[in-house]
Amino acid sequence: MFSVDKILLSFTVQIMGQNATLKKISAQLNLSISTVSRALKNHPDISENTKRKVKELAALMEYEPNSYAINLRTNKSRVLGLIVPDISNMFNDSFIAAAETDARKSGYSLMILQSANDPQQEAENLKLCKHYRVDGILISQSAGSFSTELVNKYQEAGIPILFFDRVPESGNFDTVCMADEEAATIAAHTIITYKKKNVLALFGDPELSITKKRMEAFSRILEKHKNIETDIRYCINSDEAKVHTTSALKNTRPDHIFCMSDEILIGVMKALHQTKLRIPEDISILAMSNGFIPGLFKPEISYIETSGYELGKLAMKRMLENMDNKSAARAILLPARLVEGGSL
Amino acid sequence: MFSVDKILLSFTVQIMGQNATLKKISAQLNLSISTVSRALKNHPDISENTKRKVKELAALMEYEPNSYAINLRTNKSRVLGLIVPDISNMFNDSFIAAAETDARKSGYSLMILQSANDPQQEAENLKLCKHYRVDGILISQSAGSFSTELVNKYQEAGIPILFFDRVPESGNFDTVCMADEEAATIAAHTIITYKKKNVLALFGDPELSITKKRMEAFSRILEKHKNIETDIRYCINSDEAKVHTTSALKNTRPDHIFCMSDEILIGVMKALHQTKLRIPEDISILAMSNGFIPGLFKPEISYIETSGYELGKLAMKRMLENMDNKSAARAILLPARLVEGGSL
DNA sequence: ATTCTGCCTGCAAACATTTGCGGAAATGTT
DNA sequence: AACATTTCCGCAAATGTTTGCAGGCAGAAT
Repeated sequence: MFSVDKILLSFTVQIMGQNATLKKISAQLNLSISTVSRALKNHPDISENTKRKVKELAALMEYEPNSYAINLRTNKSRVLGLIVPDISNMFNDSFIAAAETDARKSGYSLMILQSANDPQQEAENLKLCKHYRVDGILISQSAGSFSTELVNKYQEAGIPILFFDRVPESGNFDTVCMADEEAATIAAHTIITYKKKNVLALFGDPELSITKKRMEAFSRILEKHKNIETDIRYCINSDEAKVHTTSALKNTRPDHIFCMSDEILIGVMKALHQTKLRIPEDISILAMSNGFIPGLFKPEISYIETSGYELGKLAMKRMLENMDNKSAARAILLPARLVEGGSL
Repeated sequence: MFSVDKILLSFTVQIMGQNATLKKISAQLNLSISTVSRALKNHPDISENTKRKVKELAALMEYEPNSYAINLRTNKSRVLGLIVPDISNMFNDSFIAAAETDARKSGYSLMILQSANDPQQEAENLKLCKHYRVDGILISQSAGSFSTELVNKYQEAGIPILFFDRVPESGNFDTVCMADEEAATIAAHTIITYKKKNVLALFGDPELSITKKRMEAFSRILEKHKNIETDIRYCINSDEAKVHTTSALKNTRPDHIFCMSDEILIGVMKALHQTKLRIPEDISILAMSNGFIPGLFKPEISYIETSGYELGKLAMKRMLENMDNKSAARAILLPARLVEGGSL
């Protein structure tokens, strides 16, 4: 009789195709939906015998709970939204990689949205997150972002939101980012230590708080040293950095170039490649980076480490904590350190 | 009376907090849920007057349809799963960036999962996609993947699945990848054209079909030229490429190095940086790449273009087509071309 | 024989939405 | 005035799951 059962079952299973539900299982076994549900959840009310039968059939039918239904009931999705200006960026991609790895360990998945450095699209992305009803949002702002009001509203609505890397300048938000002041301070002191006299300092988009923080800390130190000439310029991309470098090399003839980011470093190196200048004999370089790009050059470029990977881990840890019990907003900093290549 | 209404409304809205539903709207207006639903959808059965009232209140309450409920009803989520061995990879991140951009244009979002080059985790990721009930899956296989059976099952269950870049060697699947044979053939012919005599050719993980395809086409051409010495080696990462290069430079003294990927190119360049060899005078280089890494060196490295960005666009286009009306499995190739830097 | 346990199971509501069907009221037609 | 038509709206079922409550039934205790 048992074998007949099995044959019948497998037959019916084939008929039913791929989408097992509690209802279908219950129909097969002449049980109610609730009993099947409880059986699968090892509820003490259900006899061992029933549990066994239910579980067997469920396995046979490859039953999988319908997440849509569960989401609807629980009002949760176990999905986190991740908003970045751009995915294909040395920093962001390692951040995402780390975040995804740690999210999955806690049973969360990542929904990724790019803002293309467009404030409009950033706002749309936030709305998309709301629409998908994600359980939390990690966001790195675009330059010119105006979405802090939206963020405020969503936070009040109970969606945990965490800013990383590119964080708002003001407001009571949870943030995780590099210790920008510290990093810039280290950079400035390094330049002083190496007795540089004529520094070209290239920073990123001046609208970003990350740029402001780094620039202010950097120049605060160097201003005190009157014997050091400092030329600060802003470049919103690699090409601008290259142009600025080329023009500076013609005019002020710096003996050192500081690059706030990988992107800028790349532009600088492309400009230097068009000259005969030797590093570090004729000109020295210091960057802020996760270390990947600096390692490609000869000599390897010295850099202040800003690890997207580490930041990703830190941010996800904080986010997951916040999901459980929401604590007060906090600004977390990832300490910086100097990694010496051969460019100083 | 109207203003009183409004005041009452705004008061109640505040009470109700952030989660407007059809039911709550209908309660406010003494209408049925169905009427409200239809009003918001401009159903002709509903009077203009009612529609106006409903829409006003919905806007006021910031009503947003509950996607969980809609997913449950429609059995769709407008989310696509994207499985890659690793996100932080020059190729994959530009692929993802392009795919995300084009997906959003069609109203889809991307759920990203990393397999960490672990077949086990790749299988888990597929199951996760099933669990989340994504509308489609884009996947780049890990080395040693065993999940084609799973893919088969899911496809039969009606989930469109598309392989990209790292595709299975056999089976009736939808694939989008580089024209690997063509690219490798171009590489081989280029080497012949430049009259190289002693070639070190470095390939990636020999378990991957992408490696096999490239290697076979490459050596098929070069085998015909008896006067060209070809040393083929496999390296699963940058460091191995560096080691192989260093050892080859000591022994066989190649006059050319071919690199199957960016990762390998990086290892090669690190090895070369430790020598006095000049490019291209002492040794020439040819790589396969999207062009970003080759552009960082001096001279810029010549490469056969493999654009993650283009591939992402192509793959998403194919996937979206497939969502509408499933056509027969097809293998799509992205044509290759040589981009000359100064390393030949 | 009756009541009391404890064990097992099912009913029904809830989550939010969509939609076929039917019904009431208002308007138009003869 | 009787009937047909149009306009507007609500009921209820369906999607799949979870869970408080209640009920049936067995055996045990009185």
